Amino acid sequence: MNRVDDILDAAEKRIRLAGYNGFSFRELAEDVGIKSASVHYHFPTKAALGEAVAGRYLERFSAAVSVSKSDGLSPLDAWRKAFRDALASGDGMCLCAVLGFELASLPQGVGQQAQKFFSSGIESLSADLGGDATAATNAARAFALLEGAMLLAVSLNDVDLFDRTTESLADIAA
Amino acid sequence: MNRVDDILDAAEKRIRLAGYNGFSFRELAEDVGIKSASVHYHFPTKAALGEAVAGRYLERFSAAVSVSKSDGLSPLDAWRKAFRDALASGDGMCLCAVLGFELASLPQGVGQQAQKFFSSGIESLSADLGGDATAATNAARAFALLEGAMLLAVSLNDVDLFDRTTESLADIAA
DNA sequence: GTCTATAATTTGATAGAC
DNA sequence: GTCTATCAAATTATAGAC
Repeated sequence: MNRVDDILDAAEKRIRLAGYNGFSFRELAEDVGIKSASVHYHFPTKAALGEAVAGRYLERFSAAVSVSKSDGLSPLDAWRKAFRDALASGDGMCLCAVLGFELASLPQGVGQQAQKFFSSGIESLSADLGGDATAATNAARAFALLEGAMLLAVSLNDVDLFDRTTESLADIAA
Repeated sequence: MNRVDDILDAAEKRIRLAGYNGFSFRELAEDVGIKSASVHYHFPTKAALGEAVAGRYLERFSAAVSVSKSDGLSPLDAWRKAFRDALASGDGMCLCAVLGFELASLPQGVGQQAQKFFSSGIESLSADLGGDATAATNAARAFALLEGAMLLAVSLNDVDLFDRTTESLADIAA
């Protein structure tokens, strides 16, 4: 499955930098070092590829948060670290933020994965914060601040801005 | 200039819903009710059109904030209202958020407008909040929260989520 | 200003050899 | 699994008539 991972890596990078509508199978194939027909062998359609990229992103993100929590980080700091790590890779915006705003122009399955990222992420954090109505609002607020801070960092090409903006995340949603 | 405005309106809507790479001159022309060659008469290239759309968005947004402030709203509430109004139009994400994350794949001039939206917007709000280092951080945090809340609202198709998430904006950056 | 027509390129996707 | 070759459609953009 090594080649499949290479394709998913390249696709994720391109979607995060240019959107679902901003890359082609030929560009992707060049990144990996094969031909576009070979990409179609692994992923018959662009929608199937997009869904696979988003699904893997969800799982990886969720797993990273779990690891950080068992390492002793607070739930808020665990999510903050996951976003910060995604930003540090230098590959642009959060994948699901990109897919989330493109929603209206996306194949159904692709957009649903992005929605799942937000709905189940916020739900999980909300449970960790107490599970009541206040916790739900605070979890959504934390997600909004993290995504927004990542957007500013990417747009202004200033990773440090993410750190300054999310420093007091605990004050905001506690 | 009525026809030009129609084109800019349609282009702004499409970019906000699908990104700069997610629309074509033909789709745009259909929206307006003319042919794609006529769009090229007004805007010779896609980059020129994108720049014009972004430039108009900046001016309109900035003007709306100014009006709200002279109507007696606090600077934070004025910005919040401007984002909320953009969201209420139902035409998707903030235009400059879209262009901001697509930065790496955009014609130079288009991306620079998006960066100007954030840099001059944060600078303006920072001055209104006192002008010191704390004010600068709080202004960036407010922008991050507003953009992130808008992203959640668009992604989950829930405008009310924006209101709940930005309700205590003043507590966050005050 | 808007149109028809068209050029040159790119796109997602398929067929079939190896 | 990967390739060459190809398809039909779409893309940005231009030329020239009206």
